[in-house]
Amino acid sequence: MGIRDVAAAAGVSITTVSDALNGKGRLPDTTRLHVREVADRLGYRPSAAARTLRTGRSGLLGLTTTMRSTEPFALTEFAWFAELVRSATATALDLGYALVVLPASSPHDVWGNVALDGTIVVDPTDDDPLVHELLRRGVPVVSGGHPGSTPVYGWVDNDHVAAVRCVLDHLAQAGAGRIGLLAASDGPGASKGIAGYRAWCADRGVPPITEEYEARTPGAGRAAAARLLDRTPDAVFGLHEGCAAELLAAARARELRVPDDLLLACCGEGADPSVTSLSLQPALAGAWAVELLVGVIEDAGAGPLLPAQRTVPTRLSVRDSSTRR
Amino acid sequence: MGIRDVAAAAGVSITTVSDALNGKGRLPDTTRLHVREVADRLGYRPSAAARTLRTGRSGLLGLTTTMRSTEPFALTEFAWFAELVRSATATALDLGYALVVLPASSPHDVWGNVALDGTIVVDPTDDDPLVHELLRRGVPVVSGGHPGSTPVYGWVDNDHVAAVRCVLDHLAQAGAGRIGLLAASDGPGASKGIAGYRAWCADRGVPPITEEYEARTPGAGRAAAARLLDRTPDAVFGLHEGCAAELLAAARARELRVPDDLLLACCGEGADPSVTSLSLQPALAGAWAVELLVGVIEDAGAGPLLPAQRTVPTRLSVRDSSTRR
DNA sequence: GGTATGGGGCGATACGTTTCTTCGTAAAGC
DNA sequence: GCTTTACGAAGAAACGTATCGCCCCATACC
Repeated sequence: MGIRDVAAAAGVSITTVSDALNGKGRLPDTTRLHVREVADRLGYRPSAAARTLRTGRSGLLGLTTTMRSTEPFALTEFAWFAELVRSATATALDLGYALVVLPASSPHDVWGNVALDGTIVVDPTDDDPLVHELLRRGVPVVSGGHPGSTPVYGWVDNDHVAAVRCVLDHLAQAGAGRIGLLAASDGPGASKGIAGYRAWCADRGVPPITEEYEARTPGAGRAAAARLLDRTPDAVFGLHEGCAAELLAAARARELRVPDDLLLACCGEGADPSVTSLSLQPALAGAWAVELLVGVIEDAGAGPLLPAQRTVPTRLSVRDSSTRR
Repeated sequence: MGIRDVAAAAGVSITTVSDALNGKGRLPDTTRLHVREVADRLGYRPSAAARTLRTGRSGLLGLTTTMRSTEPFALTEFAWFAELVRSATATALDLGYALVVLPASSPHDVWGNVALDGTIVVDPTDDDPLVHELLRRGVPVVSGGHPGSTPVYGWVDNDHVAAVRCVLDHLAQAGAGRIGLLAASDGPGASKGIAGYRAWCADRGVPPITEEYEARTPGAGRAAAARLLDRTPDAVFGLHEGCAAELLAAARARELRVPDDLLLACCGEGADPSVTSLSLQPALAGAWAVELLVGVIEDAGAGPLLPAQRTVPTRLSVRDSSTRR
């Protein structure tokens, strides 16, 4: 069932079969059709491994993110990551690639056993060792989230500062005077978001009210939400997915009504349809990261046709939780 | 940077390098260590493509499902599928494999360009052509959901009939007399679920009240939910993810209070924490499917050590929506 | 002294493609 | 009639690994 068998059955050489099936070389249509017909009849499928070995291209893209647990996706940002993966997968397929989700580290050396044409690294650490290893091997890397000092071929990211300002402006316009911030210090874009919040407060001359917690510590979010409400804000902004539930629970415990006594807005994909949410649009991030990466792969050598960096817009969905009646 | 360079640098043959790195052959530890040290120093990584070509094993598993749209995942069951994929990915990695999510059909021939050691097909159609093609190529296939007449190496599935009975019993015990069923006729396990419902009704001697819709048609769910409530049930069971939202909206439109006027239960992963939900436990399904598949791959030739079929248990989470006050 | 025995190591082949180069032949140009 | 051009097709060399079988050299044994 190799190309050899097809060649023999069609009465031509291996070269001719390869050319006929790949649309290369200069062959009369008669030969091309004949070879294709024979190949179809034999049910011939070229070996992906052999092709990869010969051409150096596997048609496979890697996607990884820093793992907080043994799970391949971090639970705190599950919806965000799931949507990013979904979109990246779809885009990759459109462009003729398949996507493999891999952990940054694993008991088995999965990275060594898979031939990757390129990799998307979501939220790389500063000077990410994985990225360096991939680049050393000649695998193009595009990062989701600003790569810091890690040298990559391109990246996509939200404008976290602008996004935070947008939400804060909205809350202020809805009547908030003391806006608190709840942030997971190990969440993606956390430092950017917090900095944006502080800058906004400084601009307005109001004191910042922030509480942070470690998302990986169970119960930390709940405790931080309680601490934040103890500081009597009249509006709160949850910087990370999952904050909404914690804040709502804390408000209920204090018999604070939302939005009457407390305005609420939260980052995330709006799992709760009553909570004003700022979507980071992970679908766009995933799709654009793949497009960037494929551009790099296919223009290898040539200058970058696509910009090496794209800013993913955010979208604010105003719901009941931040609308004064 | 091939194995040749390592051999030259270490002053040994290619064979010795291969044996030393793979722990095969009979070499003194001194040689083994020396070779490994040299390989590390050179930063040598064996070519996955070459290894795959030689050994016939890629360490890659495919995962596919029948696509209703151009998207790789169907939106109506997104949470279910996302969780299944997440769990399957994690399990595969634990066992030393990577997972590739592929659509059943695609503009590019992705299936031909990826070397797969095995494939999980979620909800195959009867006599699925993709499954037959894979089996013809010698790729083991395990299915998620009963494979019907399609010959596969194994499968995992819920006991849909028992699950439906469990929910209906719960609703009846909570006081329901006229229980309606809302089902997506093109959803997974739909026919099984509907059959289970009808059987349960027959057992009890009550007339079935069912409405079906096509999940792929926008607005169909909403309309079907309305039709169902027109038939004045005092409890409804939504057989598919997303039914909950439709039914809640329809109830609100009729000023029916849940659970006072209408008991509600729904399949799904419980996105709405107030709705009684029957989880199909996609995480278990994904993990078990991978375990089954890897078992088949690694015991190729030997008899199946693991059972070829596993039934995934369901879990009923009783919430407010089906609890009479 | 001859021959088992076993440790240590290497040569060569196969995996199945793609592609570079070459080759023959027939038509066309002068 | 001889050279150019174009066409159609094939030969053969990679790509980088794993592995079968073989060889060589000590040491030990009878």
